[in-house]
Amino acid sequence: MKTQEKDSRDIVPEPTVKRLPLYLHFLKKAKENGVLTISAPIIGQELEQDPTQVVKDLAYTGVKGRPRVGYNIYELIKGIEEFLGFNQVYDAFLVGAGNLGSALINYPEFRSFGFKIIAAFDISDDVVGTQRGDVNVLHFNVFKELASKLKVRIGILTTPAKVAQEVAEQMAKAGIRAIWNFTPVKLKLPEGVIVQNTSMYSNVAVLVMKLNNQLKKNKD
Amino acid sequence: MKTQEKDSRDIVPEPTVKRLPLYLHFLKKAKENGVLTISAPIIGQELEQDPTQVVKDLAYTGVKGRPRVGYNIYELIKGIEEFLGFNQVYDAFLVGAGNLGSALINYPEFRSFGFKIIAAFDISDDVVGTQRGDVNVLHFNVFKELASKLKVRIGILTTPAKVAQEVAEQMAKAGIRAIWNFTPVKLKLPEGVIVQNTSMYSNVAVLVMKLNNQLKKNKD
DNA sequence: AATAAATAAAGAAAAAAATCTTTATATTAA
DNA sequence: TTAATATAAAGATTTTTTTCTTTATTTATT
Repeated sequence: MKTQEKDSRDIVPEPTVKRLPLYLHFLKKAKENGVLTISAPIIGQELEQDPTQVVKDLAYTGVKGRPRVGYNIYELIKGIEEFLGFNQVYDAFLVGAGNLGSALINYPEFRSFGFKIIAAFDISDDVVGTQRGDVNVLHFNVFKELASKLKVRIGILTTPAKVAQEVAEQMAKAGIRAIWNFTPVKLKLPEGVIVQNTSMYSNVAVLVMKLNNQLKKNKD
Repeated sequence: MKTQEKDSRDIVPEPTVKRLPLYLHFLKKAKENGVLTISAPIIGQELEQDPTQVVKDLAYTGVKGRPRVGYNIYELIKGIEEFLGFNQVYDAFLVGAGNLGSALINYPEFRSFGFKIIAAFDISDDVVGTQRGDVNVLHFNVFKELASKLKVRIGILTTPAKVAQEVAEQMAKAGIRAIWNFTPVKLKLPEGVIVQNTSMYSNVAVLVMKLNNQLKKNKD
């Protein structure tokens, strides 16, 4: 089970990919404060990561640091951004313009993270035709046409769970190659369609579990 | 580095805790469809998990299955919910009633996941005094008073990154023991305060990286 | 009643990731 | 110029997690 896609280009550990944006955020903040060079131990200290872990993660980007000096912060930021593919920007369509969808549309920072939401879709008359910032909410029945015309490759799924599978299939048919899935549904799609799940519930579970454990611990 | 809190009660792997809510969602759906018993291989097949992995995860809850029959679906749902602590419900305060905050307030399903948002806080005159569903948006300057009076232990942080650290400190001072942090900021808080980070950006990074890899792969 | 088949449960092995250790290099200061 | 020091880089070890294997139990079938 579990197809892990062992490819020469896919050898970078997922935990590393997840940590790099955190470094990036911290580095940008440091740059704003006038920092010119920064060492792995400092980054590790600030973000509570093992310094050797930081070194290993940064090594994947190909950026070289210098002993006793650290990394040039400009090079490092540029290196991480290029490595993660954040220098080019994909257009994305979002389906499900409820609260969560609206929240994501209003994350303008996504543009610096490799993609930009250029339109939203829904089926409810209440929201179709409205705007979220400068993003229009269109009816889902024009999704396919627009997606193929504009060659959109990323879809964001923020619909109710009940229609998630159906919508995802439509997305795939319309040429969407990567779906960011915010529903708790395990999507079944043709091979080749990338699905990235962001389950609020998994995070809740970890939080509640930890809290329970701690409160129990304090009791005795 | 990395304090993993080795405690007799904390030996359940985090990946397991994250998978259990996914099983739970699937099981509830199956129950609605009239399923009475279900086997680990079936769950695994549906959710694309290794069947032995499913067995191991479910074993943590203490629920027993029977060979050739599987698990009683009622017992299993109840067992997972109790194990994750979803049977009792914590009150939670949310700070930052923007789009993302509003989206979370409108997730009524959270109640079946162990907590309930009972009030939201902000500092902007535009939102203070308004409502989100049946949740009032109050001014943050009454947070501390209310949190201690109502003994609220969970805080949800959906503010802009710039004020995240400051707000989190105030939360901790008000007696909040667990913070669900949606900002990209690495919070620095007194020991004992649990922080659960949900970084949109990490997920974006994984998605964009996979898409890049695949598009590259298809080119040659 | 006996046998076959399916599957939960427990244990072993493998894989992945994090951590630790060592080495090499560059910078600063004497 | 040399020595001391900080740190990047590479390698080894440990830990964690997943996957594989075996065993035992239970139900269905003959």
